[in-house]
Amino acid sequence: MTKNEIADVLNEIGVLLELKGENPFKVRAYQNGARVLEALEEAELGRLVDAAELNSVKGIGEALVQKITELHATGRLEYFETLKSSVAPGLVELLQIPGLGPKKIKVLNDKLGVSDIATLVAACTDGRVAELAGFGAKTQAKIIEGVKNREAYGRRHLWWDAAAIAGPIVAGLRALAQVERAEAAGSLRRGLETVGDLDFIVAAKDIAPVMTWFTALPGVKEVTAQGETKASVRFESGLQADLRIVPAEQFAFALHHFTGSKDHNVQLRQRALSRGLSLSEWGLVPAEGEGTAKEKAENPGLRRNAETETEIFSALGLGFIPPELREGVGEIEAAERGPLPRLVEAEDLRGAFHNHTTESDGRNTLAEMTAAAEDLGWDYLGIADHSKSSVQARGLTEGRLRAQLEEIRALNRSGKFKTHVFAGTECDILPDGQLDFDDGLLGELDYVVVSVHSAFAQDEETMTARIIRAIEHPSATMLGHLSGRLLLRREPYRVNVGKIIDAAIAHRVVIELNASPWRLDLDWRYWRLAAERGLMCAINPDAHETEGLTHVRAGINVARKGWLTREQILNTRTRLEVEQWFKQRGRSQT
DNA sequence: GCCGTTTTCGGCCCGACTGTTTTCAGTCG
Repeated sequence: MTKNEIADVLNEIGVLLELKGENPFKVRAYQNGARVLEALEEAELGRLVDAAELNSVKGIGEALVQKITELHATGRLEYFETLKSSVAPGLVELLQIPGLGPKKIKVLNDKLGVSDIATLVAACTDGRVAELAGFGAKTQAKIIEGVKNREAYGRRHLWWDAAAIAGPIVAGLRALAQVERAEAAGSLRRGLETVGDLDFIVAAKDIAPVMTWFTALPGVKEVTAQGETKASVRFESGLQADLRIVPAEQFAFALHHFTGSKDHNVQLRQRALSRGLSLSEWGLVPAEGEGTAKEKAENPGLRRNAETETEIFSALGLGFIPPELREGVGEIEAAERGPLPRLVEAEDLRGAFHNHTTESDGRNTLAEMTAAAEDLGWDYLGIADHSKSSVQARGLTEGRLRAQLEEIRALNRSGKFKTHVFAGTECDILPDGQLDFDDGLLGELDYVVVSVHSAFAQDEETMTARIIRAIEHPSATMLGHLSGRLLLRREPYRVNVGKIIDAAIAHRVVIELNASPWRLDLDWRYWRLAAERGLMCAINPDAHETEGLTHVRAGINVARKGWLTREQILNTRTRLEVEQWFKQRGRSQT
């Protein structure tokens, strides 16, 4: 079994244990183990298992070593099978319903024999749920509503879409007279590829008008919670948004807390405790003594003041950790060892390579795309339209590609734009790994992006060998959207990412970080280790219209999540440096 | 189940809000 498959099993064990009412810390130990595993490299897992050194990994103890080893070797785990058969399979799904957690589900199962959504709905309709101790009419009604809307409520949203909704809300909050500071927090601020709900943190003295403004936002379907410091609303789309209002002196703490991630917070609080301090959304206070953290935070004599998150980290002996890195995967240890790398920033980009025009399936012409790139201040723009096998995308034939090449050269000579246009192609990797154009034509181009657009159903071995063959082609400059995933819509195809990365490094082929908000592929979780081993990245918007060029913003987010620096990204380099990079792969430059 | 310059047992991050209660358990983040 691969590490991700093993991690899935560990996560599933955690869910099942939760439903059985097991010790929550045991549940967390399994979830933690799964996350630690995901952060390892595939080969590293194999080495640790073979050398019997798994227990040296923090978070993996004796019991998990045994289970991971068994799964790695046999693909099966007796403990898991037994556990699974002891829990009704339909119960897992009930966890998605808002208001239902493991404890309530256990009561429903024990007292009413509820075993899945259907029996749950029946029990609610009969009014049996409302009669249970600890339940009531409101809970019953909420369950019915939750079942009805579970698809909309449970759905995640693309970062890009969530950011478009959050932006005006932050601006609106800041414009209120009572508001001193306002920020979006949560996974949106961390730049995660998909976002579950929106979090807004506000510093304000007068709370009521801010609450009123927020709960009356256009599109609000219901107010799901409203208290002294917090309000939650649900939009028509199913998206939920939370607002937290705090005094100005607690703003930095609240912003940090609600930015998360949960794992990051847990680790940072543990670090605080080891220094005799207690960290919460209210402040940083001595762990010793009477009273809750909140009470202590309200005492100026006890509270450490922090205007900014930088001061919070500093009080714990750490440099600033950018929100994108706060996933609890080693950022605190790295910040402890010394300054973190300077992550790539949007301003570092000087262009991008994978973009389309009306010649294939784009919606803007070469001149329009170039003008848009010039407006963005880019030094260069790469055009890589589809190749002939991508018929559905009006892929270019050899003749049309040669004509486009001439058009691009002519445009550059004309001096009409300050932005230089590189002539490339997004050349299909055919099912057997051959490229869609012959070597002669490919050699005339500035660069070649190779991508898979067909035969997605191939098995892992075939797909991996197919892509590696394309990488080995002397004309290949970079690999497009490695996994083929479409976020929330299509799973990646089966492919051994580790082997592809190895081949790309060996042949000095760039792997693209496709910045389309639907792709963000190759996934940020691979980049830190891959780039450390020498893999070069290109952040490419895969733009099909002028507006699409701005998608590089989403790519920057996930590049930062992958710990990437400017030096590891080809399109931060000057035009001259890029030309040199292209030439080393044997293509001519006219 | 994991972990240890308070260590091999007894902790494990911490608080807001709701609904059901009349002091709190469960859920959520």
